[in-house]
Amino acid sequence: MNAVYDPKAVESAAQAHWEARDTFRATESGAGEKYYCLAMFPYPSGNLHMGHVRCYTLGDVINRYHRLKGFNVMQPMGWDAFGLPAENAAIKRGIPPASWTRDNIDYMRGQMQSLGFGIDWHREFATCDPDYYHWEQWLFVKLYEKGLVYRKNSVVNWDPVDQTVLANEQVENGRGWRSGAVVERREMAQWFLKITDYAQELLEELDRLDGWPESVKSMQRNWIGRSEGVEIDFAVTPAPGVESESLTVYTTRPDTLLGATYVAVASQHPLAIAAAAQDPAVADFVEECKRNTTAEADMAAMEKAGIATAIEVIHPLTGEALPVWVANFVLMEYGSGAVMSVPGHDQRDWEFARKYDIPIKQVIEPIDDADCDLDQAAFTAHGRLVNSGGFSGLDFDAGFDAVAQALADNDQGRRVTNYRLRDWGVSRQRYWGCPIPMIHCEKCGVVPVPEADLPVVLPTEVQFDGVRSPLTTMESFLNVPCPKCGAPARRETDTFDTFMESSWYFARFACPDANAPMVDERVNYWAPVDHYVGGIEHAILHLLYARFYFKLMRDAELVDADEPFTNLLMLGMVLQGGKKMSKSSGDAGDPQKLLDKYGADTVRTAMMFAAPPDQSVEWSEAGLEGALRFLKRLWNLTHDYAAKGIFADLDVDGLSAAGRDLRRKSFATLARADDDYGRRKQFNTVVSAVMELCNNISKFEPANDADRGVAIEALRHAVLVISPIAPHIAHHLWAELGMSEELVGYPWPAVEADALVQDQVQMVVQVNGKVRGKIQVAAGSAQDEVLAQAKSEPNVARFIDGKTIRKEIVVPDKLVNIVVG
RNA sequence: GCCUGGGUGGCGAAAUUGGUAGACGCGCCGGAUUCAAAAUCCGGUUCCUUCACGGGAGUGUCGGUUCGACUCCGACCCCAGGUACCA
Repeated sequence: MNAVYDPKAVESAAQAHWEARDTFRATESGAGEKYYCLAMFPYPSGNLHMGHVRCYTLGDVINRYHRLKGFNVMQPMGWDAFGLPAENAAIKRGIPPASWTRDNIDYMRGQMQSLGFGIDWHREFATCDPDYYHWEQWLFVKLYEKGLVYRKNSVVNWDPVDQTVLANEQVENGRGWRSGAVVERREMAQWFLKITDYAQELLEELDRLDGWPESVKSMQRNWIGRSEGVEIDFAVTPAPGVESESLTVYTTRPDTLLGATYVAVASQHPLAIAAAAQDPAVADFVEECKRNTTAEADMAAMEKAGIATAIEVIHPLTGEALPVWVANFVLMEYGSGAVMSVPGHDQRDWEFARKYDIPIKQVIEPIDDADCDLDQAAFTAHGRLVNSGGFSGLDFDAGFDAVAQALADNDQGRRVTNYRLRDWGVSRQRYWGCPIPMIHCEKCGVVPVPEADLPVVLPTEVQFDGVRSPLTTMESFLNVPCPKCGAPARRETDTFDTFMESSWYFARFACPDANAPMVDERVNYWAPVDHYVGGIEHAILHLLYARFYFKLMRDAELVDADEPFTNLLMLGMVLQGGKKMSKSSGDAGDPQKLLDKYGADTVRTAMMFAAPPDQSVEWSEAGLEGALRFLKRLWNLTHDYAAKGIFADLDVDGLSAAGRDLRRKSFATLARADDDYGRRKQFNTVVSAVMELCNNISKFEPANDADRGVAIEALRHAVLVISPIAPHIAHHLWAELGMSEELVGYPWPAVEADALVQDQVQMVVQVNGKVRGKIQVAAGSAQDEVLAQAKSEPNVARFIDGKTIRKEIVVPDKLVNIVVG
């Protein structure tokens, strides 16, 4: 054995060993219970950043730990290969997105391999492989036939100079990031998936996802946003250009209906358009509203503004005429694009009413002594109805019911369950994505591409002349005979949202070479994913779409399970110099330099040691020296003991007192690490536990051969426990410690209860909750014995002498608190 | 704005069920080794106070519950993630 730790040599030897044995290839016939361990696959941006290192190291730690626990583990890897950055590279540097992406994949695969991740590379694929997206197109057509796909207009960010649609991210302060032109809202026909049909199931199943963090479930619940309310019809007073006779709004507060003093509609609402046709001021306002982005955060941050129209509606209960306003904060996408406004009891309506001098009417009063001054703010809590005719005096629930009933009796309203969740718009006006398998025929309308003609392959030999998708001008792609009538027709040129690819890749990993539609029977061996690891930034969109997609696949009888991910670990962000290191930021730290300088084990250990997984970390090189020092120490300790000979049999009875202490620490470390790895998923404390054990071993002075044996046992525990985190050095030291069996998958040792027994314990003595002394007692001592010893402790006695003892609390083997007055 | 997290020494953090706040590591200080340095090893390291024993304060802020609060409750401040076309 070399006296000096040489990470490069150790790591390449271990990696060669695993590769030669194909250690991480997973099969359905493997021994043990199946365990599907998955980390969110990366976008191939060019090189790994520290966020990737963290995510995939965590995944690998879980993978290797479960192998030690006897599971048949499958850990695959692939590439989320479609997306914007490839197009940007193409536009900027003239490299076709396909070759740019393939080059990135090759480089990043090499980086992952040098990090020693235990991945089954036989399952690798990229989402831009036609063999993969073929099945996405196939399912889309099936869903179209089932009525779960439809086309409707929706708003996009339009760059009038570049003549292209911009992603929200490409809009900076209302301007296109390349052209600098003021972005406009523009309506376009787009494809949608009916995720709202699954809203209730997506909500209910959250209650059964015990392996998910509560915070993520909470975010998804709020995103789905189920609410119980009432739809109310307001009759529209006839006016020039107004076609509709009634205006429907949704409210969760029908109890406040008598306090409605106006109605507000979105700027794209038919009433707004009608009003704009009659009134240039309204037209100007509607035009002004087009110069907002489509991002909800921007909408919420902007100054609330509106304009009155000449149109009026009739209050369904009072018959009173209420003005219709056009307001910039009403979303056309949500509900009916119109809201009733009750400034007395809704803060946003209150502010709007104050700004435009609209009457504020109190119809709710507090039941308790809560503050209620409508000159200061709206009163938004539930309360008792007042100034509401026959409804006055009712509380929230009774008022809700009575108003809903009154509306229903007149056929002017109905109780409804509403969801905040909107259908999933999957069309993107971009080149580098999966082509949407639809054909537009002048005679037949929209016709899906027949199954036999799938996949619609994305042409990869393309030239970017500007920012528009090359597909829109590529005649060889565009022209196609209509599958129905044979007449010349044109292909859809939009591609899918890349969330489509990432919504089912985990299922394909179970059977990456399946020729059956999408997946074959192997999927039901591996799915659902037992442990899914990924960034917290995916807590809502990706995870919700993937859950939805899996249910679509279930309903197409492709998979058996209801939910795709049994356990979920959400990672905090990796920050560097205060900057977010997302997949989209190109300037993220390159771990290659660190790998070259320190080796994979040190980088992995430092990353795991930096913080618990769910916390964000500010990454710096500072921790690397410490991690390397620790691995060197483990190396040197092992070397020292191995040089003096390995003791195969442990003579427990021959141990010195210090030997018994070391053995207790050794097994306590095993137990603690098992709990941290398995239950708590907190790996920084695993590293510190092994550090502590190593400190104990190096301080330990063996008194005899039994003691030397216990040190060897402790070193084996240290090596085994650290092996999921630093697998290469562990692989090497394991052999040095006389272990001939493979470390990967070696059975995790059972904790010997006898080894943990402790005769003496230290107890803390408090007086009035302040620590005044410490006492040594036999473990399990009786309360009065403990109290007597506590009171005789000099510093404790000092604080209780001459005082009346009011209370005595004893927490067995831990603490005594004496309360004096 | 809204939803979800987070805030503990000079720094990264630990404290698992309400029971010794600061384990472990970085950095720094002192020492050993060395011609010298690096590396390594040993000791110290929350702040204030004390020769010392000890004492006081302390987990974003303010308040509450409790024998006892980083932990539970209420209000607030700040930071991060998401906000439907970044992935």
